Amino acid sequence: MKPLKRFFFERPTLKVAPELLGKTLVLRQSRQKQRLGIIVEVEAYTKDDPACHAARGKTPRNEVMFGPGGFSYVYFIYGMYHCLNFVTEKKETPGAVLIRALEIPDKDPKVASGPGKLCRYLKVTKDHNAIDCCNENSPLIVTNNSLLKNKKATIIQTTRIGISQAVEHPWRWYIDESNSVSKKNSYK
DNA sequence: GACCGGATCCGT
DNA sequence: CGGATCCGGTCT
Repeated sequence: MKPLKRFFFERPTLKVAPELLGKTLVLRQSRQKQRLGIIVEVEAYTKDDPACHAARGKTPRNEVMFGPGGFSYVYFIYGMYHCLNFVTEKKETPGAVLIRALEIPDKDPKVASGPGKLCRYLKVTKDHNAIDCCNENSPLIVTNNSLLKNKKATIIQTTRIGISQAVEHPWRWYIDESNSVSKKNSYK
């Protein structure tokens, strides 16, 4: 399985985010073991976006967001959860797509239906921060091989979840047919 | 060194 | 809707 290339990620965050829907996230846990999931819900966080961790400049935590696209950004939240993002835009322009839900083949549709839940299921931790996901040998990649290929996928665009600033931006997207989406509600 | 709020989840 | 639980950012 080939990872998505750097140029896919090094584009405007609002374009990259919905295009990640339906693609397959692969976490290689050892030489033999890997876990995969279909991305069914994402959120975009952009430069000049008050809800973005990079909005107030570079810090040790968000540093990777200022680097090249295609790297992972993993942070710890609420004392017990991790959240997984992919860095977007070219070097020096911060931006990221939060992966909010995965559909795991042959599993309970709810095991990875939320940003904290999917990291818990995949055992993603801060050790997975700042991985170059465009590298062939990366333990974490996104591939174009969609496991959804024969299914209908209606993409819904709506507002983001859990933030207190810039709540009006409709920068969350999900696949309406999936039972693994964390929360469905149409943007009006 | 202290304070405080958070890109969550779960049970009520 | 509240509690769990702790790190990172900010200010002193």
